[in-house]
Amino acid sequence: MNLEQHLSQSSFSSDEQRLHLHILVVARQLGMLARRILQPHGITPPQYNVLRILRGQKGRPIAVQSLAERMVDPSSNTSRIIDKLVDKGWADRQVCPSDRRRADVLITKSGMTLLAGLDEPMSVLFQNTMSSLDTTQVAALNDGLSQVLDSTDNLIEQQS
Amino acid sequence: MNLEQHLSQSSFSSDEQRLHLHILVVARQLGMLARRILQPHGITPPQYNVLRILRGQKGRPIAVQSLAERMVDPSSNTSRIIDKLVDKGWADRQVCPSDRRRADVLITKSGMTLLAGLDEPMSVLFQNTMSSLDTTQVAALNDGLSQVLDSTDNLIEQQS
DNA sequence: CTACATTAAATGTAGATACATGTATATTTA
DNA sequence: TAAATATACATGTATCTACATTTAATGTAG
Repeated sequence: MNLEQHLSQSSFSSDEQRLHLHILVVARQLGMLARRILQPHGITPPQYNVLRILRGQKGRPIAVQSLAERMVDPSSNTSRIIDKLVDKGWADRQVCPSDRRRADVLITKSGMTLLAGLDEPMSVLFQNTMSSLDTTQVAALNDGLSQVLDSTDNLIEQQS
Repeated sequence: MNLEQHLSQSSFSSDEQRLHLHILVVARQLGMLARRILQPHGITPPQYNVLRILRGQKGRPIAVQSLAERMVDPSSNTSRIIDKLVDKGWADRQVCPSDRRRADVLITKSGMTLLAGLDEPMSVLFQNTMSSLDTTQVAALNDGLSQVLDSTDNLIEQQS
């Protein structure tokens, strides 16, 4: 089912607009699939995203702001996402001794166990969704999207 | 600024995972840019999406369900999005005479005027965000994403 | 050292979203 | 044709999000 069938639209005003919509629709589908894997474990995609960043810290505590910068969706309310993770025992938060405004966040053993169980289904998802692409295509898509990312960065910083 | 810098991450476990994140991050940025254009006009991206579908109907009324099928984000609560459009005078809704369960939705003159003013800034946005890509790359990205869309469609229908 | 500005995070709030349920109408089946 | 089922849309509700404000701690200028 191509994009035209997906949106019941016979054509688009330009290939650029078609690409724009392609990106939005595919992102939406990828998000939906991820949510279905995560939901039975009681974790949402942004929470999963934070937890993975915490694991990547390999024991070093990280501030809320630095977490926000590394998230796929940086506008998510990181404080309250951490609240949820702490409530469920997957993360630990404590006041930073050297700067008491800051909060040091760490993943717990229980959080590590949760992630360990999610690693396989999530990486299977990545493989499945991209399985029809050959290596060259994956590289071309990464390159192209990297260029688009640059353009959007420029446009966003112009405005702020 | 590439994806690694964006997410403050030195590497990814596979090119497929990198592509997955690329799609999510770029979609997020495109959405943010669209929102900034639409916001001063008091319209949100899903509302804009619905209004464009209504205009595409060229006067033929459309049912709520058909609208939902054609939206970029079909899980949006289409009824309540239409509520908003009707409240602001951009759309008109009335009970379908031949099937009174259905609601016929139409764009109003005022909605047409709003869209007319948004056409240029939005198409400039499409061009700007894709400006660094040449025609071949745009085609390659559309093709690749079309394949990914197929894969996600298959995965989604397997589950339901 | 005091007053002011800046920073880090938490909280308040309105509105949006996801998901379940309700309500009215239409269709099917016995 | 009456009862059961299905369909189309609206509504309820908890949660989530975006954006503004607040609180507390630190930095800085006079």
